[in-house]
Amino acid sequence: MAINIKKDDKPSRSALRRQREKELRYKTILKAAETLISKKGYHQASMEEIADLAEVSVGTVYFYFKNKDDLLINLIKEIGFLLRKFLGDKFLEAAIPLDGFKTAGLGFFEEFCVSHKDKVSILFLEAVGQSAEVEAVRKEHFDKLTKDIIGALKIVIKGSKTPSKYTLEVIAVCIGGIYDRVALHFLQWQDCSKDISEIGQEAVTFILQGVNNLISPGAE
Amino acid sequence: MAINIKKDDKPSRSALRRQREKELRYKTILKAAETLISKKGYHQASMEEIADLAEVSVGTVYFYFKNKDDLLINLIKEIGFLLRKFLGDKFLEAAIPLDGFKTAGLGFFEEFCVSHKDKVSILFLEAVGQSAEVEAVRKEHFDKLTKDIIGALKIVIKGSKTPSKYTLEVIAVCIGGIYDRVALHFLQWQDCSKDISEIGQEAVTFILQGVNNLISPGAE
Amino acid sequence: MAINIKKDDKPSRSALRRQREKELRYKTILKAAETLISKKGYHQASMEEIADLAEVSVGTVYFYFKNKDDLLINLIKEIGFLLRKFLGDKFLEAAIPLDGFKTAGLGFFEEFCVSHKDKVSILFLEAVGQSAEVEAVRKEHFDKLTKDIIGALKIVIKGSKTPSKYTLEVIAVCIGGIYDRVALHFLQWQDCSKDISEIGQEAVTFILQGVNNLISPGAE
Amino acid sequence: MAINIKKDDKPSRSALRRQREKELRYKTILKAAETLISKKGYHQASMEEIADLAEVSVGTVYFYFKNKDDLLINLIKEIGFLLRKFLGDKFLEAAIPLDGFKTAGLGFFEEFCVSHKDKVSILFLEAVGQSAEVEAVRKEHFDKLTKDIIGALKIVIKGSKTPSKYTLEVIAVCIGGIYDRVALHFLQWQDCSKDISEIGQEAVTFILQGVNNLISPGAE
DNA sequence: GATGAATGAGCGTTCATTCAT
DNA sequence: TATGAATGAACGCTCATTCAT
Repeated sequence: MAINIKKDDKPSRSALRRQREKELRYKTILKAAETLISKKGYHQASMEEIADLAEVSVGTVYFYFKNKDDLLINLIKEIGFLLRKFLGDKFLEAAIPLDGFKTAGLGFFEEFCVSHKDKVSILFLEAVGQSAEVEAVRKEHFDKLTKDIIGALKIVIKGSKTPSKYTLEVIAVCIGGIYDRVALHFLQWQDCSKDISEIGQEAVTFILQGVNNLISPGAE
Repeated sequence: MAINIKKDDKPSRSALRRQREKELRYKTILKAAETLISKKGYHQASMEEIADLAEVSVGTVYFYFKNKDDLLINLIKEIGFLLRKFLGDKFLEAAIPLDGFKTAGLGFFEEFCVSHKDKVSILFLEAVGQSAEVEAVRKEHFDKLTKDIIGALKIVIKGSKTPSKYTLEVIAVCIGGIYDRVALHFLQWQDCSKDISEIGQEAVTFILQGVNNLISPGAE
Repeated sequence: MAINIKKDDKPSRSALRRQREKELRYKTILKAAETLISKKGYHQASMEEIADLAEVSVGTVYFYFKNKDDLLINLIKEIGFLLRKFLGDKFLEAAIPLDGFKTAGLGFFEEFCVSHKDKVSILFLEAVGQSAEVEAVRKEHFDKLTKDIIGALKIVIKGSKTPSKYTLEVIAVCIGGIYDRVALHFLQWQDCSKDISEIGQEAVTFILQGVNNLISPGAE
Repeated sequence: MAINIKKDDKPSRSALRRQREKELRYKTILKAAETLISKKGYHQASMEEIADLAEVSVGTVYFYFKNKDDLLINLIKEIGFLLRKFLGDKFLEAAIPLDGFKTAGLGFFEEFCVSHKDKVSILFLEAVGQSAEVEAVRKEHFDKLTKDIIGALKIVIKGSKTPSKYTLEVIAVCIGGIYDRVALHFLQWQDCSKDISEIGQEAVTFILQGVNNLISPGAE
């Protein structure tokens, strides 16, 4: 096989541009899928419509994604990564670790949910109950998120012992559930975005009670 | 189901028998749908399969239910009613109202989820993200549940004022989210049913911290 | 489940008629497939066209046949059965067994091929090289045909010993191959149907030399 | 392949090398197609897979071949030429013409089929029933082969008259059919390659009966 | 009331082919 | 020449729904 050998393995300008265009197209398709799926639901959004919105042909969608499930799976992974990144950054913004739960929580409700309504609706609504493969990826994401939160809890409680091997995991899962349902109830099922600050405050307060209890356990 | 009532409410024996058979058939179909949908997912369970499992023809399924969505909607309503009834009864079992949150919570995880795995999987997983109509019914159910919990909270806090109009609603929604995600994480995504008592305890503890804070607010 | 019990298990008139209609429809679809596949080829004949020609909907075709391959497989089986039946009957028409090879051969070329051009074209041309499943069924048919011919050969040679275990099988296979290619060459690739009697005579003569050799072996 | 020839046929070294590379690439692609088509079937082998196996891009395949059918057609022509060349050479190897049918036949079964299984499977199986164009080329090949055999028959019978204008053609076609089906039955549908010598012997014996009859006609 | 054959719109997916680079 | 991303027509197939019996 003939191989183009250049002095140094620096890719050519045009090769770089083509690479950029490929990545752009990948993102365009993913974005179109996000928009359409969050708007009409996974099954109601057809591959043709997604292709149309992305201004490419159906074949091109299949060039970048194995099948429709693969599209959704990549969407979940991307959104999942974004969310965990966001929460992690927010957590670290706080002066003291315990406050991290506050900044992360408020940030999630006030910023993330509000500016990424489509993404939230996909992760918590449209991607649910579609197929075993998709659900496995969702589970994977939430498992990672749970581990993140457990890590944060460990920092907060420092060396304190926890009564049971499940304590931290259950609290992390509870926090995840609260995020999920509060977002669903106040932003998807109904639009309370104008009061979202207040709502977020309340939710965070609720969460902090449970977390505080780890540090200075009160009577049950 | 609507029942045709004769002028002088004296139905004949055979009419009564037919009535009984009709209700039985209705339940058989709903049960078949529950089994199949929880096992294969909503879209993967076809009307023909459901009819087969119920040992009736497709036409008969359509005699009892308007369409497939209607089947799922009735399933959600039935499961929703059962769950709220269960939680209400459990709440009232407690000697003092505050303990109600404990008995209801433990009951949900230890009894309801374990003996109604199919129902839980439908309400929290398979019925999610299928269509606008179905989601509306799910929302309706969770709204009722939220109101139930708000009612319980009001009993517990008695006359105490709550700082914000959202306080109770947010707490109720948080509790709902915790139920949902804990059940999903520990019983559907993985099977920790042998440790469910311990897990339930931890979750209830977490919830109680938040509820207690209503009665005797601590420092945030 | 309620079961209609009649005095005797004689099916009702209307049930019988429905049964007849079902079988008729099955045959109509198969006939349409035969016509279209022999005319345009297997891949060029679409399910929609077949449905159209049979004056039913696509769904109906799929009600009677699992998939497109299944349609072709049933076609092969039907044609294969018809052919073996025809050859068997023709063989028995002869006064003495040896003549059976003549009557069967001539019958095949002069009658079967001429009046069932579509069927011959499917079995020997269009059904070839389409998929592993289809080819397996074709092989099965030809195996049966080979066995039929071996049976006929055994009758003809009576107790005479054959030099090798393969002798009869190879001769049977040769005869099958001759039928196939002569039909293809003189009736499908070009239309010599007006001279088919003469051609058939020549082919049968060729075959008979090989068969005769079994009874009274000559010098090679 | 058409070759660009310069005015004063003195191609440069590099032009020669490029020419060699072109021919090599052409053959590589054809070989890849042969391998894949014989293994998976014509429709199941995609152009992309063929390009991959040949270690070139799809575009390159289309540079050397007009379209997919053209690929198959060239394959048939190549295999067809090889086969006729092989049979012709084998025929000439025999000391006396009549023996040529024996050497050619045995050679076909024992050598050609065994060492060119892929080619045989394409010519007799995978290339059948794909499209009108392809079938026309197959017909063309078999017509040539038939003419070859008629030529051989004429040598054998020398001046003897044949009763009918079809006699020789039918016998040639019969021989072709026997080659085809015996190879299919004993080497493709099942693997009797260990007994192929014996099987070949039997087939050749069968053929020789028919051919002998031309020279010294016996009673029918 | 119950049946199940019939419908057909709609969908996901494939893949031969093209063409700008 | 060679590449491989892009195309889009075409296809097989599914399945919720209907309706004559």
